[in-house]
This record gives sequence, structure tokens and C-alpha cells, in this order.
Amino acid sequence: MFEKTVLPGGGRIGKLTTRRGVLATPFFMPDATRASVRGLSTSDIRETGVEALVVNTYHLYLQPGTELIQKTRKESADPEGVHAFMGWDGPLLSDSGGYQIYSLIHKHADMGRITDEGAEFRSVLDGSRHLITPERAIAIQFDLGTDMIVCLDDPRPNDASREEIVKAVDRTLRWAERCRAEYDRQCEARGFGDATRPLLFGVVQGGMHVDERRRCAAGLAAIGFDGYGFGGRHVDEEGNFLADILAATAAAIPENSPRFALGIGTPSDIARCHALGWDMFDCVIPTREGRHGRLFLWAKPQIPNSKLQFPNQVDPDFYRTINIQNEQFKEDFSPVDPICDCELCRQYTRAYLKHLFKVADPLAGRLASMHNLRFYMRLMKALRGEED
RNA sequence: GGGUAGGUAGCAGAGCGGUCAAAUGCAUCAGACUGUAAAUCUGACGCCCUACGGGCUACGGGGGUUCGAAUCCCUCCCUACCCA
Repeated sequence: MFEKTVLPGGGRIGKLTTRRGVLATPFFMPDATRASVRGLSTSDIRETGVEALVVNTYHLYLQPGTELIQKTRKESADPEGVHAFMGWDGPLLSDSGGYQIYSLIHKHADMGRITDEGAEFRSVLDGSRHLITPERAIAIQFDLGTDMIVCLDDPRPNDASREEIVKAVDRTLRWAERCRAEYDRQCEARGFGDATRPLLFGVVQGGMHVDERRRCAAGLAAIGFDGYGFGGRHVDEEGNFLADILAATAAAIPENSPRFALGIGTPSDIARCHALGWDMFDCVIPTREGRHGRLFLWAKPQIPNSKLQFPNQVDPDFYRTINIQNEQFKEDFSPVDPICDCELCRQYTRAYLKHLFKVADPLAGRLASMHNLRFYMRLMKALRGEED
């Protein structure tokens, strides 16, 4: 169930009900691709204010495998599945793995191929051959026990020919139909009703062609999903934000469904997407860039009473980034961000964090990831118009 | 005192007559990162300049041989190990 209010600027705030809790939208989910947000414990993640995570079907299927994950048994509210396996009892979304297989094959053509049947690929771990069909992708996600699941789709590079994009949309729609059918079978077989079934998301492809995005969205809506995702890349080959595509695609998705901007993005990308009507986000940026030494800082510490407020229209200067490994921070004994309330900013200095990076202490990546996630969480709060 | 092996850029360590301002690794400096094959990847790294080109100074010090030396010879200094 999704309830929302449209703000004057076009953005939406609302509540998405999953079988494992209600999430206020817009929200951001860090990527716990292999059932962990690299370097962070679940209590670390909790401390940043994160409420939901994204795990990856493809990665967990290859390692450690769904069979092992299903063997997890615990005395808890989550006695089995990936929740129990990773010790996280909040909502989990699993990405289908379509993008990973696409990315693998796009970089190394000999690693696999996409056919109408599904995605064939070789494991990067041991070279073994695998076939993930739309049905299989859904079944695996049921086995994982995730609360929001995603259809297998067929992403293409944005500079692909129009012909290729049309084919990708066709295939994505055919696969979406098969995913939906498998989803219904699984719910039936497992006795899942409205309160106990995971939410199913379709993914809109269409590259940089507005008409194809619309066709894909309409086709998916006709099949019927709980939510709809933006697939592919939201920036062009030069890195320019595709505002027109994001706006048109959001508008083409049923108004009362949550809109999931997969893999987006930088803080400003998220703020802009929210203003265009997107409700859900996930991205590796806060954690990966954190591990690489880039920290997000509020640009306006003078915001009254530390209450972070953002207009619906995007202020591109609401934040800045620093690379803590730069020489200028060597003797900087101030906190990373004086208006941040994370563990790093409360207890440590820039000079110390730089030192941790220099000596390659895992604590560096942990503190930086938590800081960036805290930044993202406060950004989402601000976009929701909540008190900080 | 005798012997052996060595002294190369911040460090370690190649090179052993021209294509060497000198491989490689580390360190250093900067950049990238958007549904995570990413604790990864890229670039710079003697000095100077009108800088996809040019100039200067360099391979322990000094002196030779040679058209040409980090590379060969002499000598001095230093280091490590072995024998007394």
C-alpha cells in the first residue's frame, strides 16, 4: 500500500507499507549487495538512521547461494532467509541482478549472452555456467525472503541504437509478464496474502528515448505492479543528468504507485529526482565513495538551529564534498562536518580520519561510510519535510 | 689487520658502454567512482622553460678511458657480512 501527498513543487511525500514495516517516502536504501553494507554491522547501519537495504539476487545466488541462506534458523522474528542470515530485521529490497549480468556481459562479451529465455552467464567466481530466467529471478527472491522484489529486466547502454533500445523494451515487457506470472504462482504456493506478500516492482527501460520510456511504463502498468523502477542509467555518456527522461518516465508511471529510481545517485541527483516525482532511491555512492575517502558535507552550517531545510526546487549548492586523504587535512583537527551528528563527527578529527586512511585501517571506511549514510538520511528527512 | 659483496631518485630495488631522467614496487600528490567483479581504478612524481617540444643537473667523492659512461679503469670515502 502506498499513500502519498504531492507537494507544490512536484515532489511527493508518503508512506509505503511493506510486510516488514512502513517506510516514509522519499527514502534511500544503501546497497548491501552481498548481504552486507561493506564494513558496517547492522547496528552501525541502524545508527545512521537507515531503515531499509538493497541486497542483490545475482550476487547472493552465486555466493553463498540461496540454499545456504535458507538454512539459517534463528530464535527471532525472522527465523529464516536473508534477514536472519545477515541479522537485519528491517525491510529488504532485492534487486533482480539484471543490471549486474548486463554489466558483466557489456564489459566482457564472452562472459555470457542475453536471449529471450533469460540471461546466460559464467560465474566470475569459478567460471561455471548459469541461466537466470525471469521465473528463476523471482523464485530466488522469494527464497531470499526479501520484502520488495524486482523483475528481471534488460538494460542497455544509453548510447545504444534506437533499434536496440526498442528490443530491450520489448524484452523487458515480455519478461515482466513472466515475472508477474511467477510471482502469482509463488504467492499462491506459499499462501501469501496482501499482508504477507513481498511487493513486486517492474522496471522501466527505454534509454534516452522518451517515447520508449512511456511505452515501457504503460506496458508495465497494464500488467500491474506494486511499484515501478527507473532502469538503465539516468545520466548520458557525458554524465549529464537526464532531467527530461526522468520527468517523463515518472509522469508515465501510475500516480499512486511508488517510483523507484534504481542506482540514483549523488545527493543532488536524488534531490532533483525527488522533485520530479521519484520516491525511492538506492546507490553505492555514499558507501563506496566513503571508503575511497570522499565525504559529503553540508554547505550551509548556518542553517538556523541546525534544522536542515530544503526547498522543493533544488539548490545545487546545498552540499560539497572533500577528499579527506588530501594533504590539506593533515593537520586539520576540526570535525569532518561540525553540523553532522554521526560518530565520526562527534568523536574524531579530520586529521585522525586521514591518518586512518593512510594506514589503511578498516575503521576509516567504516566511519566514512557511516558519515555519508548519515548525510543521506538527513537529506531524505529534509526532502520529506521532517524536523531534523 | 685480511677477505668478500655492495654504494642508483623519499625508501626498496632493476639496469652493467649509446634507444637512461633511469624498469618495478612502496611511499607521496591529485583525480574518478551513480540498480557494488570497486579496501578499486586513473594520472603525476629530479629542476626550469614560450612545456604533444626544449634546456639544465643527476646514478657515493675525485680523476681517467671513450665520439659517447649509471654501466670500463684508478683512487678515496662509506656500508654489510666472513676470517683474525
